[in-house]
Amino acid sequence: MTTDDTQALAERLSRELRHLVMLLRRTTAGQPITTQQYGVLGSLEGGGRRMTELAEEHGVQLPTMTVQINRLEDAGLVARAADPADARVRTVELTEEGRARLHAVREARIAYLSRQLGSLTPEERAAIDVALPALAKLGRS
Amino acid sequence: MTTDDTQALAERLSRELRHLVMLLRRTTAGQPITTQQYGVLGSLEGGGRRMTELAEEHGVQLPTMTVQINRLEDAGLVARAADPADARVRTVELTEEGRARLHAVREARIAYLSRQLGSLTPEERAAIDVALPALAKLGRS
DNA sequence: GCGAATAGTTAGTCAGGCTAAGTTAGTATG
DNA sequence: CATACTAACTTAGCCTGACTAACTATTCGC
Repeated sequence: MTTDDTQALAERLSRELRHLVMLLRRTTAGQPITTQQYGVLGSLEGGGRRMTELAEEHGVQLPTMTVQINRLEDAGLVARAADPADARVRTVELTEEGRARLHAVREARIAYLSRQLGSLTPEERAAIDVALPALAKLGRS
Repeated sequence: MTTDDTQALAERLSRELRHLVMLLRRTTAGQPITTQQYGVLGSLEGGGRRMTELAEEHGVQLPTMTVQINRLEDAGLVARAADPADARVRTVELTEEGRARLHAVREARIAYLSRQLGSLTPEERAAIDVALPALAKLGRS
């Protein structure tokens, strides 16, 4: 693939990114939590995390994450706790309700995307299957 | 591809969508206009459009587009005009400055994505190349 | 010509992002 | 050990971008 080809691919990808954002918005439309909240709950699935970690993982500043966690805490989906080793640190973990909500939303999202994928040809699904790891690498460098 | 495969693909796609949104955010970070403004300017490149068209094309309600266009107009990047055939309709078109801004931002975005794509292997770029049309179909049905 | 429909705008609310500044706790140094 | 610095969060204030409800102005149908 030549430099020109890469440039042309970048142009097409640039045009498609907005479309994918709209797809994501529809994926979450009408659900009880927002896309961002869903993402944060997902980060907590493996156990408690500290605020700084969450902010970094989601590419936002710490104050932004504070507000997010405040809302999730108000909604009863997460709980803050203290770190016994360092009193400055606050850890965040899923409540039972948060875990249930996460799973419900995940199933709804996957069902929606499955329906969308189902309207493609098998070849198109295979193409997405092959491309996903490459897309995952983009922007991580 | 079986139903189970489609389900598994939907799960992976679901996980990647958030990542792609973060990629898009980085693509526009530090640029003189926001992602949404860039998208609207892009819609105007082929000539004037009416408010309703713009709102539909971008998947937002009319009041949202009104605010967007207000800001772009304040910034001197677009101009509103009347439709001679129907006095209710307002058309929006690019100013010279808007067109220049659009092209500058487009180049910067493409340059950023080209760099990102450049760090992939040729096979990975080819995979994305093949998958883009399929991704474009998703959510349009 | 009058009622209904259409095109936009205005007003009010909320989520989600930022920076700057404040608070509290740990760390390092003389 | 006191003082200064750094680190981890939170608070406050601002902006964009989304929504619905309500308003204005125009067109269309009969």
